Amino acid sequence: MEIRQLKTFVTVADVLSFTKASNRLNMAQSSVSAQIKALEEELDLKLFDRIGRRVVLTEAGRRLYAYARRMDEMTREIKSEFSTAQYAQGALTVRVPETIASVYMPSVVERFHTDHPKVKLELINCSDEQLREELNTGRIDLAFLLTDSIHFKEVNVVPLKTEKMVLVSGPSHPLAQQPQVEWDNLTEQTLLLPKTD
Amino acid sequence: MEIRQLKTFVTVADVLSFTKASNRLNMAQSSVSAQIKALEEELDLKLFDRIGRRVVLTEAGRRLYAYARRMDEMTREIKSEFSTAQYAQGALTVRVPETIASVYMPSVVERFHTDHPKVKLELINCSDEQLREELNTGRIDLAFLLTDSIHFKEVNVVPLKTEKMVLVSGPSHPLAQQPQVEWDNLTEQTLLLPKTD
DNA sequence: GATCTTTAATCGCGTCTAACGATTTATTTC
DNA sequence: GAAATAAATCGTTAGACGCGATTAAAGATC
Repeated sequence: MEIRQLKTFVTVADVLSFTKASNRLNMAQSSVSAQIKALEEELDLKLFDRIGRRVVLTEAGRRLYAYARRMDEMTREIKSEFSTAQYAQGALTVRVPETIASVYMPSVVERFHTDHPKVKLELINCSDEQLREELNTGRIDLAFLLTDSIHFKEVNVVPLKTEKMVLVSGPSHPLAQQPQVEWDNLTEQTLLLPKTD
Repeated sequence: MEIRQLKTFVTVADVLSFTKASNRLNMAQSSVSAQIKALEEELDLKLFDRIGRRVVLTEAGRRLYAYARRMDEMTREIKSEFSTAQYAQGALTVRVPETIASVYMPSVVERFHTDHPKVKLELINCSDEQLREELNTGRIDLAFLLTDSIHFKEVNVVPLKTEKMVLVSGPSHPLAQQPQVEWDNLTEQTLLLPKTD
């Protein structure tokens, strides 16, 4: 039995879904399954009833939940008492394009706040051009961006994810009738593209 | 931070020796070193002062010790509560009318068994008259029954569900032709009613 | 009632970790 | 100064862990 497993268990019990829990925990659904399975095997009992595709805590699961919560809270307590040099505090200024912000940031912010309650998060939108200078001058600490070309010399760059681009048109647009759209079809078209990404 | 590491830390703090702790934990001394090091790096502080070849808890180490002990004890508590030894065991004798048994009990029994695999379930049918005495004498632990009047003095009674009664007849029965049946229609009829409920 | 979606379980694979044994370094003891 | 003791470090290896792909089953949708 490890803390990691108990945290996973608590998350699943909270959202009552392996898949949602895996998203919240930033790992694959199969890993969540494996961890729960390991716990169930170690304790030799079922923690969840898998009823159809719904997941419900068993009586034993409910009892374990109380313990697991306490353990989880205690680790948080430890971390907040000891970690990052007596409390990380201050402010972190982050640049995020709105397209990313609306989709990904809510859960990130939530989690960051529980981990570092004393840190004030500043999220700002700004144009791509100012980005490099802003990072260099320290006006912002961190940036997320949607981009193709990544080469900044003074800045650490880590690719996090790849996103597909999709073509969207009104239903009456000529291209909407075609089963397939080629690059050549786009040359004459007016395209609306995100400005700051 | 994992439970394994905290247990190692507690052991080292108890015996104030990496080597002795490694023996007690049945692992190599180097592994103990590695775990303590991992903890120290994660929390970014020293847990022990290595004074010569003696080992002493730092102030931070003493504070962590209190937490780690609680965590360790909690895992023991979990294991002893869920371990088959102290787990609910024995037998539970339940009286269930067949009408209820056939409809509701399969899923109840299944779930009960997964939650309490060590408990033997005895389901028995018997007549209503014996019921009160059987409960009082402890021959049965629990009873489900379909009834209208609930007043037992020595027994806890909890209404679980209400069930509609429906009139059933063969297709050729005279009443089966009528769009609606009144109470008066029943006076002359032979009714088949469940005996023990 | 057939098809599409959603969701958890399972499998195979790659990687990272953690434990080990051997060795090194440092301190105490004689 | 030599021997003994104890913690740190290093290189290796087995196992754990996470991932992606696939499968199976239950709901949802048409």
